[in-house]
Amino acid sequence: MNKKILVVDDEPELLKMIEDILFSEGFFQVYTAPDCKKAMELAKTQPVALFLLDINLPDGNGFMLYQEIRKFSQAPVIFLTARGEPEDKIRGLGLGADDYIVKPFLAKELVLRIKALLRRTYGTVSAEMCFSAGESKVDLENAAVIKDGREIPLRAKELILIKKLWENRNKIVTNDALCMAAWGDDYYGHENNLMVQIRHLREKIEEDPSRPAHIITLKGLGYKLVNVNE
Amino acid sequence: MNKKILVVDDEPELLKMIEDILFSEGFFQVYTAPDCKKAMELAKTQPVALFLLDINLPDGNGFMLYQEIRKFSQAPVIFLTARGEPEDKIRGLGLGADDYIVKPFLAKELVLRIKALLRRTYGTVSAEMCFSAGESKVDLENAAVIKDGREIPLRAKELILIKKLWENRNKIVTNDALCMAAWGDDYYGHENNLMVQIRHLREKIEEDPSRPAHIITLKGLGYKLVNVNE
DNA sequence: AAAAAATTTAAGGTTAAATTAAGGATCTTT
DNA sequence: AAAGATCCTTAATTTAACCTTAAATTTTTT
Repeated sequence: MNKKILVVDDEPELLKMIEDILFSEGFFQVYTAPDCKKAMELAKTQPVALFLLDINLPDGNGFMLYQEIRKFSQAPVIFLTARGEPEDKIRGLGLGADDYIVKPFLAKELVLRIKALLRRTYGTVSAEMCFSAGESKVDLENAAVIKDGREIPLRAKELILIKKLWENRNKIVTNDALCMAAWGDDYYGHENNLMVQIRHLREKIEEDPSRPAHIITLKGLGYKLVNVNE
Repeated sequence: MNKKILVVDDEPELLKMIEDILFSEGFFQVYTAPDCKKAMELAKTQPVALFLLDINLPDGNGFMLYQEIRKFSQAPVIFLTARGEPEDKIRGLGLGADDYIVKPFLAKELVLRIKALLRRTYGTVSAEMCFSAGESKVDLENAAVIKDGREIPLRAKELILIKKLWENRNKIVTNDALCMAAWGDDYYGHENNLMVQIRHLREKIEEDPSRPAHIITLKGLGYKLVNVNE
């Protein structure tokens, strides 16, 4: 799972309920907001994968909020609405929203719709192919790092290594394990090669490649990818 | 447009109505079937981009049909249902269906839902059969590039390849994926052929074909279409 | 302070991709 | 059915990106 979901609704009980439902389904990163203002703050600072927006909000409406969000995010949006009239539905969908759910709804319906949308949008509900490392964003699917707004391509070996590190983030990965991932089980070349590749990765990802904050060395043990977030 | 849609419903008037709605929206390839048997025949012989399935059919039900379809197609499915009970909706969505529409529905709602799903699934709907790449404009529908006011025709293979790249713009497309798109799953010709075709495309699209700004190479990974806009 | 481990840089080798041109297909026209 | 044009594929060569190696340097550990 591991996809951040932002829920905006002014009913605290409903908010809590949705949070519980999603948590029990493995969506551990659920953010909630009671109004547009709070929602925008969160949306701008967090990489949200999906939005659940109530249409009636104390300081505006979901449609307005939707248009604000679209200015910086392409993530799918589901509207929550107490009204069930076709006109409303279309108004939401016409804007480009991806779905809507009429209150009251069944827990299962909510979960299934969210999963369906995440699957459609990101190809999968689980495996995360993007992460941020401080200022940089790493896109494993597209073999690219975005740093200072610039897109720097990753090369084949670099991609294999950073993938391995990401899969084992916050854990030590031995030099052997990294070499095996990149060069196969029967690699006995100079281990120094690995260090050169690590250097290249650091140059692309780290602020200061010589003082790495993400790909850290554990002398005699291996490397570890830290301070990274989905 | 150019996306084939298969509609399965046993009410001939509804079938006709949907066909008309979609045709007027530019979906020129709409197939209709009154029952499961006919639907399967069509589904197996035609490359369908989206399915609209009624739940009640004379020789079975939409859910059954859905499971049959899923055996060979990943295209999105929208259920049409006269019943509005949550259980039914979930049953449909639980299977993996992407949406459902409760009859009676508004023409506009149908169209918007179809477009939303096509956009999600294929990254693009109809209108995006044209795009610009710097100075050049590529018209996929008419298989032509407009460069310096001149219209340069695209050839068959070139068209397939640029389409594939456009559908996956800003993403890596492996050489394998490109070869498969152009020459089928069982192509064992010289892979160099692909590069020749890429060269031709670059000559037609790029300012300086030897320093491509749009069709870029990711050595060992594939090609990527970048800096393009609808 | 010496030894060990990791870093760093740049040059050389390797391999994937680019390039060019010619020979086959295929489609059109007569 | 033959000629001509267009398009596609193959092949041989060149280019350039990438990977590896090595040697000098720095950092960490003993």
